[in-house]
Amino acid sequence: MAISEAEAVVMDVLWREAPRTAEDILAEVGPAQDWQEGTVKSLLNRLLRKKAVHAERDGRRYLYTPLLTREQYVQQESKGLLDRLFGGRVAPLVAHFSEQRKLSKKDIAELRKLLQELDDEQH
Amino acid sequence: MAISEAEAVVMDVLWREAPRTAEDILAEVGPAQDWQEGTVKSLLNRLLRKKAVHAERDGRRYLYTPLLTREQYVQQESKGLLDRLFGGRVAPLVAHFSEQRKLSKKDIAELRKLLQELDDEQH
DNA sequence: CGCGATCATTTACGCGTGTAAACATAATTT
DNA sequence: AAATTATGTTTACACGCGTAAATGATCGCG
Repeated sequence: MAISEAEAVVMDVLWREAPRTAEDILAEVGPAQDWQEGTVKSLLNRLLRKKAVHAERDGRRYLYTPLLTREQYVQQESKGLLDRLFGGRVAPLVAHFSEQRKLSKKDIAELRKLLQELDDEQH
Repeated sequence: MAISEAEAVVMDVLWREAPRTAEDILAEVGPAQDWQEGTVKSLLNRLLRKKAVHAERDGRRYLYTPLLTREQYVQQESKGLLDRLFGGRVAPLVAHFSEQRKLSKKDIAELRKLLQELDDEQH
């Protein structure tokens, strides 16, 4: 089953650094998210059930490690959106942002470089 | 409130052509989605509540018209994903697909053209 | 050893979603 | 006019989500 948005916030912490305890996670996410301890625990348990994280006992507490990688998650999410909205192709998405004038200078420069690299490795 | 995925399927029909009756919508979406009539009616009512469609009486039935435009919806959805996963910028998303080798020839060609156009209108 | 502090696990609860059955109402047919 | 058909409206129900309180288990301390 897919992981939810709140669950992804927890995963984000683990992706930055793992393994971590529930307490660590709360400390890092609590301020921004204004969550209670129980909330983080619940999310962790759901992530366990979904096999998205692994827990290893360490004395009285657990150390949590991500099983689902950020790459996998990003891939699923972006593919889902692309398929639903842009017929599975990337160019129309970029075109969409271009039309909305939502491409920054930096974006454009980076895209240019990317295409250049694709050219090069094409040898 | 945001419209859900099933609701978006209904919107899609209306975006292709409007106004339409509930029956039209079912006919177009039923086969693929395997929905009953009641399901479509429910979704339409939720869309009405969310002010995403407008209904105009036409004899015994209603003609439904989208209020939310496809552009608006696509914008919301893609911005959401971009913000959550790529720091709100487009280039990293494209880079992601590039790394996954998910850019088709066609994508690349189109991207190239797009950048060219941006160059041109830059005068 | 018994008690508070720490963790984790279970249970809860309101809300949206996907999916529809039930019910209401108005038009058409017999 | 009564029965049937076509539509729309209301209600339902299980499930996941966001959020957390309640409960259970364990460990260190007095």
